Amino acid sequence: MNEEDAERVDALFHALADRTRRDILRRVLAGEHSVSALAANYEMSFAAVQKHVAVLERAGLLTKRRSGREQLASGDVEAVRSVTAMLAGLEQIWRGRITRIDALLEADLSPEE
Amino acid sequence: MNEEDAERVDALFHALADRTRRDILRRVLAGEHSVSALAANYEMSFAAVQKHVAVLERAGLLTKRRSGREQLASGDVEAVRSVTAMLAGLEQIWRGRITRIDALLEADLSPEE
DNA sequence: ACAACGTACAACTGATTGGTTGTATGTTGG
DNA sequence: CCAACATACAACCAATCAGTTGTACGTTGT
Repeated sequence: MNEEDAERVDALFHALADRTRRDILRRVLAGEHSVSALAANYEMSFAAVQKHVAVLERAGLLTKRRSGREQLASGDVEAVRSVTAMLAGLEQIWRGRITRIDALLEADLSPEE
Repeated sequence: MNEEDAERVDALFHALADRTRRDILRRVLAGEHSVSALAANYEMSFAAVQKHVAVLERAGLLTKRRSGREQLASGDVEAVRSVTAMLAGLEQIWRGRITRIDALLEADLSPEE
């Protein structure tokens, strides 16, 4: 894993580590929403929501397209999948550990061959 | 999703949003390691690594057990899976969007029924 | 017994975060 | 044309973060 990849993964997990951003992501995965339409759902200021959208965008979890004076945000499911893939990698490492433990137990129970 | 759940998920993603912590998690998923054995792999101070381990522990991604003067850390794959499950939920929401779009296209192509 | 080891924790620092308000710029409807 | 709308961005603030050093305390091997 090189430096760039690590930074990208940092950004992905960081973006997901905030409940407001996760909620925004839910909405934009379900369909396009303008930034102000998203902002209407939260107590905080418009600017705060706009920043959250920007964090998600920098992480690649959503993209924006202009439509007149609105900016429509849309979730990118591929980015979500890349996170899932990374976690699957971790799980695979764990599986290797279990396999090693099983092998040890096996060797213990039948020490000769 | 209630407050507690949200906090737990916050902690999980936050813990994963640091490359040193992800590397530590990789190692402890592969097998038990003492905190100082882990610390030996990084340039930073022992205390810094100890803090990273504590963050992972608070998030539930690893557990420690004492063995003499050492503290052995072990990765918890169930916590990793809970993150995967949460991402699968997001992907499911996205799938619903596609289904809706398909339905619209369908209705468009065959407007009577 | 005691020096070295493994760990925990407090206090400090600089950087980053999540939030605010205010200002500027482009867009649209009447 | 112009008022209202949608967005962007800068400056600021309090809180948190990732790192440091220093101190304290239990454990172990000789």
